[in-house]
Order: sequence, then C-alpha cells, then structure tokens
Amino acid sequence: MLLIPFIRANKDLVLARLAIKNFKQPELLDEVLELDKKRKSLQQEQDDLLAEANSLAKEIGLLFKQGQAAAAEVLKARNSEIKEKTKELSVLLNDTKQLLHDKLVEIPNLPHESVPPGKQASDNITVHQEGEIPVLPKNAVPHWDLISKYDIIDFDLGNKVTGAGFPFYKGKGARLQRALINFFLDEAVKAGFQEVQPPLMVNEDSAYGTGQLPDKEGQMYTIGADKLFMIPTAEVPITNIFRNVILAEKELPVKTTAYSSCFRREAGSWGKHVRGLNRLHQFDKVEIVQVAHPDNSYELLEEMKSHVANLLRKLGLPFRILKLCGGDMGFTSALTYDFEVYSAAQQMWLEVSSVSNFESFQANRMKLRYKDANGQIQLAHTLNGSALALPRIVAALLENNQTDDGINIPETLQDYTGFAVIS
RNA sequence: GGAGAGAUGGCAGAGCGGUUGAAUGCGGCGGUCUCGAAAACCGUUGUCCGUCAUUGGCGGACCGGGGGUUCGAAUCCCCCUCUCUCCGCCA
Repeated sequence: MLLIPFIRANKDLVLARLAIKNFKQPELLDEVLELDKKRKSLQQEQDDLLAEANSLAKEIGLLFKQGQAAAAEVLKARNSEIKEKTKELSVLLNDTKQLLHDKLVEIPNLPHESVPPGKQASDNITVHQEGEIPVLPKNAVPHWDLISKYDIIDFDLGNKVTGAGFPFYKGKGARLQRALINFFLDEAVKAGFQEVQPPLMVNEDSAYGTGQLPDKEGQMYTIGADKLFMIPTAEVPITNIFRNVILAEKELPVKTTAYSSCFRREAGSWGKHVRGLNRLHQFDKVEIVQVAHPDNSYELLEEMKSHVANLLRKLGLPFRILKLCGGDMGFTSALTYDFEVYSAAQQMWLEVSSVSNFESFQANRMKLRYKDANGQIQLAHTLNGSALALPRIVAALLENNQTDDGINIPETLQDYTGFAVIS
C-alpha cells in the first residue's frame, strides 16, 4: 500500500513509475486523493462535534453534583442533538474511509528506478548466467519419464488420493526431498537466518497483510468453515509475524527462514508446459525473509541474490538471473530477480526462485515499523526469496544428471541423501 | 466436546458510570551523586488521525474485536475471538 502523502506530493513520479508496471487505472490516484480530502474534512467535523459533546458531558456531571438538575437537563437535550449528528457523520466517515482504502489497495507498488519497462516475460533482462549447459546422452528423457523409470515419484497415486498436482514421493524420491530441504535450511541458518516452522494455514488478516488479499484470493485454497487459507508460500506466515510490530532500529535486519509446503490452486494456468514437476498444487519450499532498514534494503537484496546463486552453484545446476520488467513483476514488489535453472532434457529454463524487495509496501499495509535514532517511527522494508523451491530443482537434477547407469546426486547433497546414485 | 474464570499501557497489576489515557510496581530514557559503576533520589516514558507550530501546543480516537444502553462507559448489556482451570477425547 502506497502512502497517501507521498502520492499527493509526487503524483507525476508515481504515475510515471506505475506506467512502467503497465498500470491501467491512473485515475485511481486522483480518486484516492479526493477521498482522502473528504475523509479529512469529515473527520474534522466529527472531531469538533465530539469535542463539544465531551465538554458538555463534563458540565452535566458537574451540574448534577451541584444539585442543579434542571440546568443539566437542558444540556442533556443539547447533547442528544449533537449525538444524532455524530451518528450520521460517522456512517459517512466510515464509508469514505472504506472506499478510500478499497481504492488505495488496488494501486500496486512502485517499481524501483532500475526496473526496465516491458509487458511480459520475454522483456525481462538476463543479468547473469553461469554453469555449463549439459550435453545429454542420445537416449535422454524428461524427468517425468525418469521418475516412473526409477519409481521415485508417483502421480497416479496422488491422483487417486487427492487429485492432479499432488504427487507422492517414494523411496529415494522422498529421501531426495528431505535431503534438499535440510540442505537449504542448513545453508540459510549458516547465512544468519533464524529457522521457524510456521503454520500452514493463515487467517484473513495475514493473507491481507502480505497482499494475497484482496488481489489473489482465487489462488489460495480456503478452509471455509474456519475462514482460513492454506499458505501459497511461507512468506505469508513469516512476514506476518511482524504485523503491527514496532522494532528497535538496532534489531534490524531481522532474518527469518522456514521450510513449508505451499499450496496453490493455479487456477487458469494449467496447460501444456506444466507436465511432471513443472507445476504442482502442493510443493515444498524453503523461504528466506528479511525485515530491513530502508537505508540498506537493496544491499540485503543483493546478499539474498548471492545466497540463492550459491545454492544453485553447490548443486551444480546451470542457472541465469533475470531482472523482471515492470509488466512481469508482482503487485507488491519494487524489484524482483527471478532465478531459472536449465532443465536439459526439456531444454527449458525453469523458474526456481524469486527474490524481491517490497520496500515499505507490505510494511505499510501490515503496520510493520521501527523506531529510529530520533525516536521517530518509520516503516521498515520487507524482502523475501525462495531458497529454494523444490520440484523444479528436482526436475533439473534428474534430467541433467541422468546417465545410462542412473541419476547422479551432486556431491554436496550426498551427505544428506546417503546415496550417490538413483538407479 | 462439557463446566467455569478471564482478556487493561514493554511486562506485572489496580480501576464506585462522570477532570482515568488510565493508580502502583518493574523495565526503558534523562538527570543528581561518583574517577567510573552500582545503590539512592528527582524527572520522564503508548499508538493512530487531524490541526497549528522551527522536533512543541491543541482537538479527536484507542483498556482483545464488533455492536448496544447513557448526557457521559475501561467500568453496564449482547455477539465474536482468544487465553487459563477442571472433565472428556486424543498424536
């Protein structure tokens, strides 16, 4: 959520930045500013009336104490009138506030000044690429064939028990999952992130706090009877730890990591390029989140970027880093880097991580602040990144490391898997 | 799931329906004292909105959340949420 005083003071800048995100409703800005004006004047009117009512009530109390009941009755009558007026006003005021809020939350975050313009994924800019594209044997096959050949992941079983996109991991496949989770978590902890195990369902306030609501309600599984949502990412419960929190400046940055299963309905995005592990309704991910001081949030973003790059390096996967263009960025993000690994049998780049700085957008929405050296309360910055999401990593590992004798496990992982080859 | 108790400022803990934004203690901050520290003493110490104003004044809101009664509610009533105790069930 953007700050209204900022919009008021920098309208042209805001419009220009939103254009980079291909924002289609510039008129919302004026509506917001108008509504805010209206809100202020209604509030002023209301406050004045309340002030009068308050002082009258005090007088009435005094008069009763002095036994001047008749005089008190006169004031009571007057106060009743005021009360009627404030009742009407408060309805109007609340409606205005609600409307203002509804409009405000429809305005996306401003992209950072370095964000390139663009409409879709093809306009993203590759800022880094490393690792050798593997040369596969002639008879190489995509991971969905490998997993049935070695019987390590079972989609049919998932279909039977739950539905499409909810596979079973079996034997060495399950063990590989566990290995990756432990590896990613250990690396995050080494990098200074505190490990937590979050709830896998969140309430409305939390879904709202990180921006899933009201925008992306259809992407989450809902537990209707209890008004809960299955988390689409651990970002939601972790970031919401800090909802309505005022931190001391010296506590920043706060670094938190969590492994969780993630649940996504992926409504409408089911199509041809989503075979096998490429897109699932339930998948595992290790997430890293930072609450940062605005002065160094972009340094921390670079740090997180290096962390993720290092994980991919250790797994020996060829990868590239994209800086997302305005049109491909998320609603809440100011700057996002996507990480893609090359999955050699599919001959496709698969997105495995997204690392973003949200600046104060989420913080404003969830009232996450810190007290600076002068005792002033300021909005903090929030950042997060996947480090990493498992299924596509598994897909690339399987495809890139396949041999006639089986699938080789990267050395780094062998301590965790306890085996070197899936055969 | 059944029965009962409760939810107050960073924490602990008071609070007859009327100068209570809220006693008191602890903690935090500033000061006196000290070579320094501790102790002691003095002062200070919430958030949000608005408004004027050179880091201050004034007005309004907030005592789990939402409604209600009243001239006036932390204090009375209703609903919701959560916590605790006992019983039942259970990984």
